[in-house]
Amino acid sequence: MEASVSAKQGYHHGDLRAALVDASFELLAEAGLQRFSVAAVARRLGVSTAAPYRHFPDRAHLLGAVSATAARDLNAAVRAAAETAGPDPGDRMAAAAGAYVRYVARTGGGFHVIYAAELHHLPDEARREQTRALMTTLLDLATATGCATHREAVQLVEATIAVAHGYTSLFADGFFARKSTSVDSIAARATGAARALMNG
Amino acid sequence: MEASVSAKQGYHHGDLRAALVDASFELLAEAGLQRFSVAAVARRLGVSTAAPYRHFPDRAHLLGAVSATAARDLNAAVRAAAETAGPDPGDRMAAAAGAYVRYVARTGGGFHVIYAAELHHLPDEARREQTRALMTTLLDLATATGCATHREAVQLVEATIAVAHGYTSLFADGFFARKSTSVDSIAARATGAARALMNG
DNA sequence: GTCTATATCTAGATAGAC
DNA sequence: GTCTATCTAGATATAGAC
Repeated sequence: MEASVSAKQGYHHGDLRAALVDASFELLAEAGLQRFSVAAVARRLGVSTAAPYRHFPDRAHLLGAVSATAARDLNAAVRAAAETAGPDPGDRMAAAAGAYVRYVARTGGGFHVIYAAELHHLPDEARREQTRALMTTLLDLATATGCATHREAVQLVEATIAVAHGYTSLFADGFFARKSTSVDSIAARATGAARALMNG
Repeated sequence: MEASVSAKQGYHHGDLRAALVDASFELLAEAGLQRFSVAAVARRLGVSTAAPYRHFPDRAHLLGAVSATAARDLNAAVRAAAETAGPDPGDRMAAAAGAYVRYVARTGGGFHVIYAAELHHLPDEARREQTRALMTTLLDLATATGCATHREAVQLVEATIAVAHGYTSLFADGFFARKSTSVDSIAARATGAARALMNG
């Protein structure tokens, strides 16, 4: 976060690589993938446009690193929410949906932008691994709610992710009117929807 | 659709404006908003890069026209699905969710790309009107299912759009594995989820 | 490890010919 | 209504100095 120090020139970063990932995430949230550029990230950090290429071979690998970091953070947020929710499996699963929404909203939509992007052509090991880890987390939560079969658990997870993802998309895209659209209110709706999906 | 005639040069279109909208939609579906460009659309139609500017003042207005057309088509698809579903309000609402998914999938994700974009800064009258019309369609369907209050109907619509939008996002982003992921299968899951939301 | 400078490319948009 | 030609701007990525 000391990345935002107003460095003009000749500044020496302690950890430019990490700063690039953070700043990229911010820029994605503010400007979207369309207006994201390596050069803009460099400017934001007060370094030359060449500097990022000392840490990432190209733009795609930088975005890949951002994506992996975001997926790891999201996974952690979901796990923490489930833990906080207590022992009831239904509460835990519903809380996971709320945490998903809350995390993405808190990051200003950066996460959503990343995953809406065509990042699937990258040799992005870290990202795929983190996505799998998130899936495992959710599958465990779903199974605990009493799904009879594995297939049933998978479909509950898919539906829950879909609804959480949908709420965050609509929120990020400005679908909801200004009033009655605090992050908490959207998260609460996602939680309620997740519960309905379990009962349905 | 005759836009894809392999015209090299000096070709005279009957309706370049409409062809531009169609080709833009295709390009968005294939390449995403990030790689969309007016120049690329022109190349696709075999016209000069200057030609589109005879029909649209700038890139944003072209995208706006695409967006409005897509919203109108989606609205029509939803209405048709509800009609086909028969008289039961629950069937009609669930069918709407399925139609949403099916339309977006059929267009290769072009619709999703458009709405995921930051198109909200445009003076896009047509698009806003079409979005409102879709909302009206869905509110009517929701009210018919027996929502006690207007607020309740609004929240049911929001949840249904969220889950449909979520499924299409995940589908477009390649979340689902190759197997068991025909469009119809995803649409069926959205339909089922919509029904669960009504009951929850 | 970062900078300056630069080569290369592509896009958006406009002017004027036909 | 479309084309050719062009201007401007900004991005990716590299080379070589410090």
